[in-house]
Amino acid sequence: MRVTQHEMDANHNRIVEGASRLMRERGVRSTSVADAMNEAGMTHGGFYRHFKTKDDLVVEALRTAFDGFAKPLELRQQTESPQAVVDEYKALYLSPEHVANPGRGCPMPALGSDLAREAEPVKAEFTAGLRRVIAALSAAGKGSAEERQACALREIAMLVGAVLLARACGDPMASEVLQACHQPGPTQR
Amino acid sequence: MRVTQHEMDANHNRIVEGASRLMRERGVRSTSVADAMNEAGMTHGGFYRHFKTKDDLVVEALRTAFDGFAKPLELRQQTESPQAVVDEYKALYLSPEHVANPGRGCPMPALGSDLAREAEPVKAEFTAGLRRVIAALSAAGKGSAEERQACALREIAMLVGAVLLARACGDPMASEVLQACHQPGPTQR
DNA sequence: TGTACATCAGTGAACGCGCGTTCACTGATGTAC
DNA sequence: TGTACATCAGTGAACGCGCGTTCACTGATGTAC
Repeated sequence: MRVTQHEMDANHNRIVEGASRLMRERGVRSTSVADAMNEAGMTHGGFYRHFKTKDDLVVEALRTAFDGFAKPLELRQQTESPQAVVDEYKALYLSPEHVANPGRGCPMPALGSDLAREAEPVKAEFTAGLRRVIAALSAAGKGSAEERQACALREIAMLVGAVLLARACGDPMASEVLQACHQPGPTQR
Repeated sequence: MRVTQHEMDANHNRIVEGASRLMRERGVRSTSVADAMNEAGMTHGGFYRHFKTKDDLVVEALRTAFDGFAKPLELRQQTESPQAVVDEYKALYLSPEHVANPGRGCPMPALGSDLAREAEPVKAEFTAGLRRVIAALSAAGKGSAEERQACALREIAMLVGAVLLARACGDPMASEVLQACHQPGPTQR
C-alpha cells in the first residue's frame, strides 16, 4: 500500500521525533527499531525504506532532540537581553520538570554517557548541538569572545552535570543538587 | 570442580572488578553476564553462584567503581590540606587521561545517563557514592557547612558535566571543554 | 483528461545472533566420624 | 591423622526472547502515452 510522497515525509518525521523522545527516555540501545516504528504507528518492516541502518536513525533523532531544545532558546535570543535568556534557560534547565521529563528535555544529560561510546557521525552531531547551545549562551557576560565562550561552557557543564546527577540519584539528593546549582555563587575557590 | 572458600572470594572480587571496568567502558546493558565472567577467566554458567541477578552485579560493580575512585581521594585528605586535595582532584578529573580511560575513571560521567534509568537499589548506591565525593571535597572553602557542601556540589556537577561532554564530543571540542572548566573563573554572571 | 503500467512505501514472516537465566553434571572441598 | 561422604563452585548445553536486518508480497501512487 504505497503512500504519497507528502505522507511518507510526514511518516519519516514521526519516526524520528518518536525515536528522539524514546531514546532520551530509555537510552539508545534500549530503543529498538520496532519500538520506534510502533511509536509512529507503523510496523518494523518499513524501517529500511527510511534509514540505511539504526545508526542513521540515532543521528537524525539526536539532531531533532537538539533542535527541539535549542530552537526556543535561539528564538528568544532575538527579543530578549542576552542575560535574560541565560537566566531563563538556567531556571528551565534546573527545574524538577526537566529532571522528570528527559523525553522532552536536553539530550546531553539524557544521552551523554551512551553517545560517548557511539561512532564518529553521532559524536559530530552531538558536537554541533553543543556548539549551538554555546553560541546561544555566550552572548551574555563581559570580556572577550573567548572568555565569554569559556564562561558559557563552564555554565553548560555544570547544568548538564547537575541534571545527570539529579536523575541518577533521585530525591531527596536530586533537590539538593538542583538547589545548589541554582545559586549564582562561584564554584570552588 | 569445587574451589576453596578463599579462592571463591577471590573469583567474586575479580568478577566485580572486571565488570566495573567493562561497564564504565561499554555501558551497563552492553556488558553481558558472559562478558563479565570471561573477563574473570570463567564461563557464564557459574555466575548465579555469585549473584542472584545481573542487577545485583550492577550494584556491586558501581560500589567498587566509587571505591576505586573515591578512596585515594579520602586517603589524601588525611595528609594534605583540604584545598590541595580539591585542586589535585580537579586536575586529575579534567585530565585527558581521565577522559580517555573511563574504565578506570569516575563512574558518574561514565554511567550517569544509564543509571538514571535503573531501579532503586542502583540509584541508592549512586547516591551513596556521590555523598562520599561531596564529603571529601566540602572540607575546603569558607562559610557554613551547608554553603561549603553546595559549593562542592556545584564543582562536582561541573566536573561531571565537563567529562561527559568531552567524551561525547571528541577532539577538538573535548580540549576546549576541559580547558574552559579548568579555569578557576566564576560560572556565568 | 483517461488508460496502462512501473514504482515503491509499508506489511509481516523469517534469518541468525546474543541475551539473561536454568540445569544436569563433575569432581575437589569441607566435614563427620 | 585417616576414611567416607555430603556439599557446592564452576562447566557447558539448553531455554525462550528480543534484537537488527532481509525479503516476498501487496496495492496505491506516480508516470508515460
